[in-house]
Amino acid sequence: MKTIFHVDMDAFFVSVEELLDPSLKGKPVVVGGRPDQRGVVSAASYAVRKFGVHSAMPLRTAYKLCPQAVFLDGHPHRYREYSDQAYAVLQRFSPRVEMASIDEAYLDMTGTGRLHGPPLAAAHKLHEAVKRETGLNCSIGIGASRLIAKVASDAAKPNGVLFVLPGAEARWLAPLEVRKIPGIGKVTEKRLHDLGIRRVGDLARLDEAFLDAQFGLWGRAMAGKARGEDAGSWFDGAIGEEEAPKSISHEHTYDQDTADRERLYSTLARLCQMVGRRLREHGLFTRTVQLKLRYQDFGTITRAHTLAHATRLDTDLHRAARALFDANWSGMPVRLLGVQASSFEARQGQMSLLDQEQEERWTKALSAADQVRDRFGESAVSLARGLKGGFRERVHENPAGLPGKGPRKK
DNA sequence: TCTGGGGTCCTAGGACCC
DNA sequence: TCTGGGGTCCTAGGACCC
Repeated sequence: MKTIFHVDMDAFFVSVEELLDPSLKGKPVVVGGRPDQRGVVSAASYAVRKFGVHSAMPLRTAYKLCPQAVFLDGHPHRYREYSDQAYAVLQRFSPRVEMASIDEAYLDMTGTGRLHGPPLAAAHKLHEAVKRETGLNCSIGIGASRLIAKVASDAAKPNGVLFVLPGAEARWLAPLEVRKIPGIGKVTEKRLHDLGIRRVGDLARLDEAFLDAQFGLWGRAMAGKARGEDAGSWFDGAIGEEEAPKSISHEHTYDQDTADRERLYSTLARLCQMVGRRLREHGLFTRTVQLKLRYQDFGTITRAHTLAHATRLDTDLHRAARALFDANWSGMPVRLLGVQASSFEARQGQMSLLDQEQEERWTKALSAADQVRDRFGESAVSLARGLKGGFRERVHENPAGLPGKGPRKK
């Protein structure tokens, strides 16, 4: 029987902001940007949640609900630092730690009893250590699977510890709303509600043939989850296994929709630079370049192109992205542009010796440019295309610079 | 309500090959 | 000509997560 901890920081971004500026404590605080900006709430303090504000809500909506709230752009680098500090604490409790995102982690605590005591005692020790060394509150869920640990940490919030005893999983889950099961989102919840299924217990009782007919394979997986099982789901698998990224992307939403071709080209160039840079940092070469276009009405298309040879050069990415854009842009005002790289290879595509030498020179030059950007800011170096009318935009775009809370690779 | 940015995984269809 | 079956690669879209 395994013992899994799920450690989840409470209102993480907001809590870090409170440490940086204690006068924020207890106030309604929203991290994510200014209320007149396009964007959504990244984190909401408990005080502002009372007004109905929650994460992923549009900032303008949050403002309407709570105009007196403090709206902050946030400090992504500081969040990273605090996350690293918390990670260092967790590592002392188990060598098998996995950051699932910037503010949550799984620990495999199986067999650590002699060192840390029984699960609840170990969790309290861990909870205290995190508080002492980072100043931050967290909640800890304990279970025999990742799934149970995850759902338990949510139930333990805020600032609590909850242990779901092995064998009691299904009974404990039964009264919870189906939405509490990770993987059941808005759409699946609606479909389940339409079928009269509201609680996890209702889901667990359904027969497999019915679930199969309604949801296919996903139906069986859901039924398994309803009984507290990870088996066969993406939740399954050892904790702490390093995984290489499968895609790298950057996108930008304009403050105001634009049909200015030069401006769009300039954004495209910058996005390709950012993607190329991260490819070089990871030592990866990409074969597939994808363009994302979102129009005024939120209608969104993606168009992909697979290259003959894997690359990590900005110029190659840009050529492909630009061709996709030219072939697919309707000419209507654009709300969002995005560039994604995927289908990674560890080596560059086959090419002649001469091309290879040239590629190496380019990569060196680009890596040097990456470093200059680090020291002097994003606008210090750029592709010729990016330069054209691009400065103003580069300086002022995305002032929050929030990285989001995507999965983190340790 | 007027909807970010960074990811993962899944499905489904078409091209192509044997 | 009236037609299968499997495998792989590629593309597009969508649900979901933080």
